[in-house]
Amino acid sequence: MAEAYDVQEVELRWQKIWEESGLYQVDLDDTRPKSYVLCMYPYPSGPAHQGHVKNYTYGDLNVRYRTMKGEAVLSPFGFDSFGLPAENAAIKTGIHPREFTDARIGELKSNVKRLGAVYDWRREIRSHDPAYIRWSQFIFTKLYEAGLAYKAEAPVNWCPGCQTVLANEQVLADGTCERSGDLVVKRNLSQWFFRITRYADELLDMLEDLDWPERVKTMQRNWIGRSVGAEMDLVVEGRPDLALRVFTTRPDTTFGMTYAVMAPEHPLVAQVVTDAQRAEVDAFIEAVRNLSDVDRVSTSENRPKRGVFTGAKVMNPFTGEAVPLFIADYVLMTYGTGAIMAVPGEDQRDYDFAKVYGLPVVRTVQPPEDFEGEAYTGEGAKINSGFLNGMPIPDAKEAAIAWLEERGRGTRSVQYRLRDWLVSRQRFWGCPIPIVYCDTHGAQPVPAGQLPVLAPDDVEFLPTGESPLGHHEGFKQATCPVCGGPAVRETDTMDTFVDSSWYFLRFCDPFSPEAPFSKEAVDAWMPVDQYIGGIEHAILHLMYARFFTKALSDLGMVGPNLREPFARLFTQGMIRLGGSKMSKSKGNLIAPAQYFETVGADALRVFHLFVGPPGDDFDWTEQSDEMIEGCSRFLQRVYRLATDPSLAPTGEGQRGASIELRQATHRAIDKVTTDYERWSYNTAVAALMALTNQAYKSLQAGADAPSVNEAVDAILKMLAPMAPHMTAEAWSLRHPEGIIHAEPWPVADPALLVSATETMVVQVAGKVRDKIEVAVDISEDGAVALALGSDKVRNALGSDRPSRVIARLPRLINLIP
RNA sequence: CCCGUGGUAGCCCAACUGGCAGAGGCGUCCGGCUCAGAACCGGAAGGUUGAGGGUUCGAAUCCCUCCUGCGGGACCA
Repeated sequence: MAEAYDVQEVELRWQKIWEESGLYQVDLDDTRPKSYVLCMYPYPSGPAHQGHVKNYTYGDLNVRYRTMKGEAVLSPFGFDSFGLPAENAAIKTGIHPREFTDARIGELKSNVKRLGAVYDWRREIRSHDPAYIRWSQFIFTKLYEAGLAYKAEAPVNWCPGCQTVLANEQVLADGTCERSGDLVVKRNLSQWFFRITRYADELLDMLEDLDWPERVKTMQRNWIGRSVGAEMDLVVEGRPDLALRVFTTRPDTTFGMTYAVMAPEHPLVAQVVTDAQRAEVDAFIEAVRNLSDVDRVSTSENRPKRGVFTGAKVMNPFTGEAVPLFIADYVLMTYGTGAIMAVPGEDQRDYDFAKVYGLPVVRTVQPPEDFEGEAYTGEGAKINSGFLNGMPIPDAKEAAIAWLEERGRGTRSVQYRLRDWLVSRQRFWGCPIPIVYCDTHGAQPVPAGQLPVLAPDDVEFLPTGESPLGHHEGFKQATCPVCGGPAVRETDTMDTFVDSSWYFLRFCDPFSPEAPFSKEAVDAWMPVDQYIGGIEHAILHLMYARFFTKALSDLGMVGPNLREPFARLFTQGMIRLGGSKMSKSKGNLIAPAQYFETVGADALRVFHLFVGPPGDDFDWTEQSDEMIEGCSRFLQRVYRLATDPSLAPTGEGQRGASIELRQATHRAIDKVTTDYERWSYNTAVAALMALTNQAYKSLQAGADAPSVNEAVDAILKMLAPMAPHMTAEAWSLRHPEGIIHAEPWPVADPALLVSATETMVVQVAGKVRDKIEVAVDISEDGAVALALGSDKVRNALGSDRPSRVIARLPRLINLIP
C-alpha cells in the first residue's frame, strides 16, 4: 500500500516525545480535577498478546480522553511479577525466577510502549521488588495483629500439578485447578488464612452501589452465597445431654420434618451411632471417603441419594416427636452446621432421599390445586404446623424463630458460602509470609524494622515438587522478636493475589520509603474512577481487593470513607481463535508485534476498537487481517485529508456544501462524545469514518476553507485518543505550535444540530408509501394535506379521506383507510 | 436444572423512549485512473431481523413458547 506517511518513523518519534514530555505525569499538587484510570496490572508472561492490546488501548484511550477534557489523570503501570510459571521455568532451565521474570517484563514493557500507551512510569511497581515485598509483609503483620490473619488446620485444596494448596476461589466447579487443570485433592494441613468472611455482609451489600457490569456483581453475589434462616438443636432421643445442631432457611417447615441427616464427617457420628448400626455406618463412611470430591458433588447424572440409618432418633423441637437420624453424603460438613432437618414435603433433595428410603412426607404449605410436583417450594398458607397454621411463609418464619429463641432451643442465623481466604503457598517465587515460630512464644510477626524478609538466592530448583525454602537452613533460622531466642521461620509464601490486592493503593504514592503509601495521596486519588480488565477476575482478584480495602480502612491505613477500591469497572471481551480463548498455553497466539512493523500501532488499536462492542467476545478470523488493513486505510485517508496540499479547499466556496459539512461535523461531535462516555467505541469509529467520507464529498462539492478545516480538526481531535501517533503528526503539521493531546475536547454547537426540514415518512396502514420533505414544525393538518397530495398515497388509501391518522411529526405520519 | 446475556446482508457490526431495517468496515461485482497492475477515487448488488404465536395503526425492539451460541451457579439445607 502506498503510504501517506511513514508509520514506523512517525510512531517511534512520537513515543519518544511523549516519554520525554511528561504530559502524563501527574502529582498531588495538580489543580485540575483528579481522576484515576487503571488497567489490571499484568502477570509478565512475555511479549504482549492481543488481550493486552485491547486492555491497554481502552485504558490509554480513557487517559487521553479525560486529559483532553481537562482532568489530571493518574495512569500508572506495573507488573504482578510473582507466580508459578517463573518457578517452573527455573526448575526446567536453572535460570533464577528473578532473572527470568525481569526478562519477561522487559519484553512486555517494550510492547506496551510500542503500542503508544502512555503512563507515569515513575510509579512503576513490580511485586517481586524488595521495596514492594516489604510493604506486602508489613500489611500482613498488620492484618495479623488485627486478628484478620490466622493460622489453622483445615481440610484444604491441594493441587498435585502446582504442588501447593489453593484458595477455594482457584478451584473450578468440577473440582479441578483453574491454572493447571489437575484434579484438586483435600488434605488436612495447617495453613494461613485471611478472615474475609468477617466482611461478607459488607462485600455483598456494597455491590449494590458499584457501577460494575451486572454479570460480575451476580457472580460475586453467588460466590458470597448469603442464606438467612435459623439454627436449632435436635435433641437425641434418650440422650438429653446430646443434641444435633442444624441450620435451615425454612424454620417454618419444621413441623414437616420426618427425618434428620448428618454429614459423614460430622464429629458427633461416633457418639450417636448405635452398636447395632455401627458396622453398616462405618462401611458407608469408608465408601464415601473413597469417592473423589467430583464424584461426591456431581449432579450431572441423576444418581440416587445414598445414606445409612444411625439407629438413633432425634426430637422435633416444636412437637417433641422423634424421627430417625441418617448419615448421607448429600449433606456437606463444610456448609452450615454439617447437619440438617429433612422436610421432604418442601425440599426436593430431602424428597429424593425420602423416596429411596421409604420415609414419610408431610406438607406444611398448601400447594395450589393443580400442583403435580413432588416437593413444593412455592408460596402458600401453612398447614399441619400447629400455631403457624394459616400464616404466609415469611410470617411463619419469623414466628418460628421467635418461638425457638424464647425457649432457648434455637436462634436466628445467617450462613455464607464464602470461606476464609487461604493464602499460604508452598512455593518459592512469592512473597514470604513474615512470621517466625518460637517454642515459647508461638507464631510471631517479624517486626516492621526487620522487613522485608527476602528469599535467599543460593537455592537449587529441583523437580521434587517442594519449595526450596523449606530446605534452606539459613533461611529457616530466625530469632524470636519477643525473647530473642531461637525461632523457625515460616517457609510458605503468600498467594500472589495478596500482591494484587493493594497495588492500586501503592500506585498513588510509590515513592515513600517510610510507608506503603501516604494516606494523603490515597485520599486524593482513590477510588479508581475507571478500572479495566478481564472477566476472568470477576471473583478472585476483585473480591480480594475489595476485602483489603475494607480491612485497611478499618485499620486506619486508608481513610474511613474508602470502602470500595473501584468505583467503575469495565470488563473487556475475550479474544478467541478457532473456538478457544487465545492464550499462550493454548499456543494459538497472533502476536501484536508483527502489526507494529507493518500497519503500525494506531491501525491495530483502531481495529480493536472498531471490531465490535468492547464487552463482547470476538473471534479472530482470516478476515481480521483484512479488517486491520481497512483500519490502516482509514487512518491514511484521514492523514491525507489533513495534510495533502492538493486537497486544501480553494476559492470562496459553496454555501450549501459548507453548511452541510458543518452540520455533519457538529452532529459527529455530539455522537462521538456520547459514544466515548458510554463505551461505544465501535460506533464512535464508524461516525468518524462517516464524517471523513462527508468531508471528502464536501470538498468535492466546493465547501469553504473554514468549514473544511473545522471538520478536519474535529476528526483529528476525536481520533486522538484512539490513534494518537497519526493524529499527533497531522496536527503538528497543521498547527506547528500545538500538541493535539493537550487540546481541549471539541464541543458541539447546538444551533448546528438542528435543521429546518426533515424527511417525513408517509405510511398507509403501516406500509411506507412515500417520503416528503417537510418543515420541522409542520402541523398535523398540514402534514395530512401534504400526504394526500401524493398520488402514491391516494392510490394506496383508495379514498380521499383516512378514517384515522397517527402522527409522529415531523418524522412520520400513518394514514388508516 | 436455575440465572444472566446474545442470535440483523456472505462476514464483523449499527438502529435513541416501538416509527423508512442500515451508520461504518471487510468481502464480492462494475466503472474511473494506468501501457498494465497495485494503491487511490466513484458506484452497485446483497434481507422471511433464529422459529412460531400474541399485543399494536405500526414490532429487530414489548409479551409467551421453542431452537441455538456464550458466561456463571448448582445436593449450599
